[in-house]
Amino acid sequence: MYVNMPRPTKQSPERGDARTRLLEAARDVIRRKGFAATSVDDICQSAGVTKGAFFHHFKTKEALGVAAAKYWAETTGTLFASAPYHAPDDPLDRVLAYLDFRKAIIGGETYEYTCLVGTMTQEVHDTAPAIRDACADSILGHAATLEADIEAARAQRGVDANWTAASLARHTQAVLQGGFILAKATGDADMAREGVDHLIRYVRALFCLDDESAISTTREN
Amino acid sequence: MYVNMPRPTKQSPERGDARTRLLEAARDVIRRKGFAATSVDDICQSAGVTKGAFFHHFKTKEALGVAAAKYWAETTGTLFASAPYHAPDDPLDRVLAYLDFRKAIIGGETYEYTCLVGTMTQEVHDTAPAIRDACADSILGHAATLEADIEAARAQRGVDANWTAASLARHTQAVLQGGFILAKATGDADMAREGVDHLIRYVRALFCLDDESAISTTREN
DNA sequence: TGACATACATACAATACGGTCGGTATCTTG
DNA sequence: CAAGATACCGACCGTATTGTATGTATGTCA
Repeated sequence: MYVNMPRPTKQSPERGDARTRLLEAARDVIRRKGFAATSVDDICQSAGVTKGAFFHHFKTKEALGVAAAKYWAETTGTLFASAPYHAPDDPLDRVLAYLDFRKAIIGGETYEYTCLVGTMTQEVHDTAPAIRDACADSILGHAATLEADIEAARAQRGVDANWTAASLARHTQAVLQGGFILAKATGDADMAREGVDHLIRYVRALFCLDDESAISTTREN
Repeated sequence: MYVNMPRPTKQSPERGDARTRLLEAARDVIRRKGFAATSVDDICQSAGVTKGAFFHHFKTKEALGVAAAKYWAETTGTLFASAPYHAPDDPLDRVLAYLDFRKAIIGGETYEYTCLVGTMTQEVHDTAPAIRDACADSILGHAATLEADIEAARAQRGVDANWTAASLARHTQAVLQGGFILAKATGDADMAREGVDHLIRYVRALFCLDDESAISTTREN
């Protein structure tokens, strides 16, 4: 298959069609089976290319892992940058809208909503530093995009906190990652959504919004 | 090595010395390298036994994974059952003492404090249902040991909650699992402890203990 | 159009891996 | 002590896996 597919014109030398297909295949297959259990052949077959193409674009399997983590950071970065949760004027509303958005995009098959870099981190943190660092950049880089809104909300509301915006931002990612593990363990996406609900309740409590009934009744997706 | 070690008397047929050594080796090696990247030879070498012993005690590598998850559930079960956090008379104090305990035992090398079954779940959830189910039993079984105290605290304090004790108990595990991922990504155990601090603050808020300064200043380990 | 770089495909090499098998030592039981 | 069961050893087998070497088609550019 794919034998006589028209090859796209290569204007950008570093972004061939096969390369992107390999990265997207890696993203999905690794989220299903994990990094180590995913063979190069698996990825090639899923991408519809041969091993020659794979090793033309990536020097080693580990190099693919690094590239996949960076690709993940890029694509999710643009997804979240263009998401609607930045609209509210109130910074706290933006933070809560972010959490609603995160909850809303949880659904479908496990491999569709879980986090590639969280999965890879667990596996390679002690054996493949290059992949681990790329994963850490992705997770912490995304967390950093929340800091400004959190800090602005804290300043605006005059909350005298003994936590930092950076720490709370990281905590949101930890809750999501932990929720994904419970969802994988049970096969139930609600396990991940449940954690976001607790997180929303926590953030509201931190900012002294005591209306608990607003959660999981008014917000639907 | 280990060639002339005295073999223990086999009173319990199902608990030979090699079997236990294999399970403990698997526990530590898998926490370092992950399940798929850990070879049977790796485990045998770490345990100081041969492959013959391995396949005598475990039919397949997957069977070892299931046994390792059950062994993890057993050993951590007795650890937590005999831990001092059950002492307080007040159920909420027991819950908070549990969280302090969880925070206190985070430290040392990553493979020493992270969760075996959380790690394995991420990898095999879609490919090895038997392992996944054993991991789910371990995580949810441990969460269930918290439910009674949480529910007792809720009833005693008259908290009109729109969350369930089971859900909050699961959330504690999700926060821990997520913290482990951040700790692995950064190599910093504080990332995991930080999440527990947020969780403690959340639980205190749920039960209307508004003294935030108590955290991370009065509690040391 | 010719020369070259890029983008693949295919076959193959080296080895790592899970699992098997025959054998031996030790324990249990009568 | 006899005899079977259990525990363990270590060589071996077939396959899967990563990576390489070579060939070929296509685009680029002077």
